[in-house]
Amino acid sequence: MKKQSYKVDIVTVANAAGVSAATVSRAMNHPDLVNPSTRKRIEEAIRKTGYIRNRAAQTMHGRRSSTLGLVVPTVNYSIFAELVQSFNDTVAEQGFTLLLATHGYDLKVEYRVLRKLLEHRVDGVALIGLDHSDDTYRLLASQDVPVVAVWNYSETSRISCIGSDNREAGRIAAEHILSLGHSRIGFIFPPTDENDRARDRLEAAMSTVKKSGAEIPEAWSVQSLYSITQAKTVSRGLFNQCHPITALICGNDIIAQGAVAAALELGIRIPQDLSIIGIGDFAGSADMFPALSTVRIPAYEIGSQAGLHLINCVADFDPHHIVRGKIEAVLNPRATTARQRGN
Amino acid sequence: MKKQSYKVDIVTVANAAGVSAATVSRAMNHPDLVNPSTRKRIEEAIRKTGYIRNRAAQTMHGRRSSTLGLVVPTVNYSIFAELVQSFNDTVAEQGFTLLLATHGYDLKVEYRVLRKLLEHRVDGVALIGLDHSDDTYRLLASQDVPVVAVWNYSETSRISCIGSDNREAGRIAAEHILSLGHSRIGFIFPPTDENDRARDRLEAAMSTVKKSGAEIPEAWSVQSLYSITQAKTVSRGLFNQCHPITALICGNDIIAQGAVAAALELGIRIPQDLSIIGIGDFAGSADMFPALSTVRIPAYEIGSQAGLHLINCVADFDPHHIVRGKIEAVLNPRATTARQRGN
DNA sequence: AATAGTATTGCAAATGTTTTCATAAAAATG
DNA sequence: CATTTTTATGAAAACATTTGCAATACTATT
Repeated sequence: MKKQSYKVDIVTVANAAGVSAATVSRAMNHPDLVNPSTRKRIEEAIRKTGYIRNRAAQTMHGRRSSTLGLVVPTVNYSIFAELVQSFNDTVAEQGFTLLLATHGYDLKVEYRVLRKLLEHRVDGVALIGLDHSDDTYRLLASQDVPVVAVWNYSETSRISCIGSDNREAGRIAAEHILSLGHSRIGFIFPPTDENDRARDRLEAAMSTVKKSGAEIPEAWSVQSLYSITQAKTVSRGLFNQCHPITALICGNDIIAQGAVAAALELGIRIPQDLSIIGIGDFAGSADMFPALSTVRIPAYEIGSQAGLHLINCVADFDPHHIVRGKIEAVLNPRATTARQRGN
Repeated sequence: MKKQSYKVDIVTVANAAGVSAATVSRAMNHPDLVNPSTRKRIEEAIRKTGYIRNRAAQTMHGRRSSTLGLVVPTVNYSIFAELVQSFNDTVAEQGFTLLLATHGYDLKVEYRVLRKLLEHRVDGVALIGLDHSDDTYRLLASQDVPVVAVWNYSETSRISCIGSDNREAGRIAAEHILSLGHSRIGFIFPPTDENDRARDRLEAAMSTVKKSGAEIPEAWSVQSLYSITQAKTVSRGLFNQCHPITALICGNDIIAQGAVAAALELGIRIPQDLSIIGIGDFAGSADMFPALSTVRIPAYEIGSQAGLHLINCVADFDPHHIVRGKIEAVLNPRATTARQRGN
């Protein structure tokens, strides 16, 4: 009674409803243009035949694809989880479907996956940060597709951006640590060569510390990928030095969580013996024990605004409209930082 | 020299290369069928014109869309992070792009987003678990699209499935706790009405405990969504009862992490005063402090196999081929569980 | 009752590919 | 060298939809 084994397309529906294909199409896309009674009949026919509209055909005709692309470095851990979720929630509500791609922090790969998304004729695309290959920038410029860089804010960006000023985030973290009286400060950050967020944070944090007069020996600044396991390994090395640090600034919360775990395993008390601060405020950071002090980057807000921006561009047929939204990073001092003792 | 402002399609390329559109198409899809020298010329023309193939047209013609759909309850936290990542990695390598949708644990929404994915003519689709609405099952049955249920294993599933037996997972968790001598055992699980994974785990865990002769008062079994914050709140209530439990089995690692944090905040020592075990072994569980005891559900393996299954179905034109892959859940005893003291 | 305006529908062209079939050129075979 | 086979290419149909235009039917106005 309901299965129509072979392909059921818009004309199958049209026949079932006793109208032309054009009318069926209109009933779906411009319901106000078709007589309510025929519309009823068509809806009935759609149900009966089990018709599912073909977005590909629609896209091909020149209409929207109703998809948006999102390119992130990774979905491991919860680093971008909140962002992906909020971006998706926002655009799904407006009828868009998400095409997700990851590049593992490799900008060559980013270019390739971006191309893929464009092949699928996404109506817009969001990337993380403002560090992209020349090829990527060229491709975007040639394409008439709305773009938004998410996560980082820069008032001079070549493309739209919605995010926090990561320089500020780094500075805020450093100032918090300095305000607690620390001067022996370590740094664990990911590689900064293709990652503007990390680079901005690290530079700002270091220059803030240096401005205070504190020194930063080579050995106190080490690299770790965004991986708890690696962060722990690296942390152990840092903690076992003969001239111990009293505070540690981490490139993001995942690294900070690893550092906290490594410290506790070694019997180092947090925050009495060592203060640790992260950047990001990922889901879970507030609720771990001890609760992680961090600089909050409001991911939910960012993802949502980025989605809205793209949707607006699509609605206004204005793909090159540039907006730069700054979402303030704010200090969230919690239980992993404390005033420097004794000193 | 390189920008071609108006639409550049396959015939633009063809003209630029001095061949027909058909040849350009062949050069991309069956390179071996076209003379190497013309192929060179075509590739050159593609570069020059900045051509980007139109997958929509391709899809419409009846060829693959080269997309796969993935429907998950949520991407918050790291619950499905590893799964999404591995699924994506696996299928991306074969040239597929991911269409991601979430439903927030609401099976009505799941049906709607699944429909959306089908409108986009995904070549295959993966869902989480085997609990789906009748509408969803009907839709899938009528559709000639390969499907795979991920995460849960059942030898009697109506659709393909790749995952662990969640009943076993629950049993393993309970047996571990029992083997350590506990008999006052609490449970924190999410709502089980539309979530077979949680239901299977809880039923098996409880029945295993009961079989051992231990009692489970109403008050020792409480509900919490998959949210660290809520898990903490619920945990506090559980810990403050007059007849305290000595062990706690949690529906997944996120809940367990919340429980651990709540306990530590209250000064309850883990594992001396209280053993806690999760299920899942999410990224980070092994590296937190204390390291979380848990039953590992090998997410990476599952995501990867699910992706491969769909790809095989597509390649073999065999959308209804059913496979049922069981990935063993294994106990990972770590630092949050210990032998019951004193008793 | 005639006319003008509006609401509703259908026809057909257009969208950008892929693929079948046919053809022409080149290579292999005797 | 004549014939067969192979290789390389093009012409055109097909895919499922949307939409401009035209036609028809209905409503309102005088």
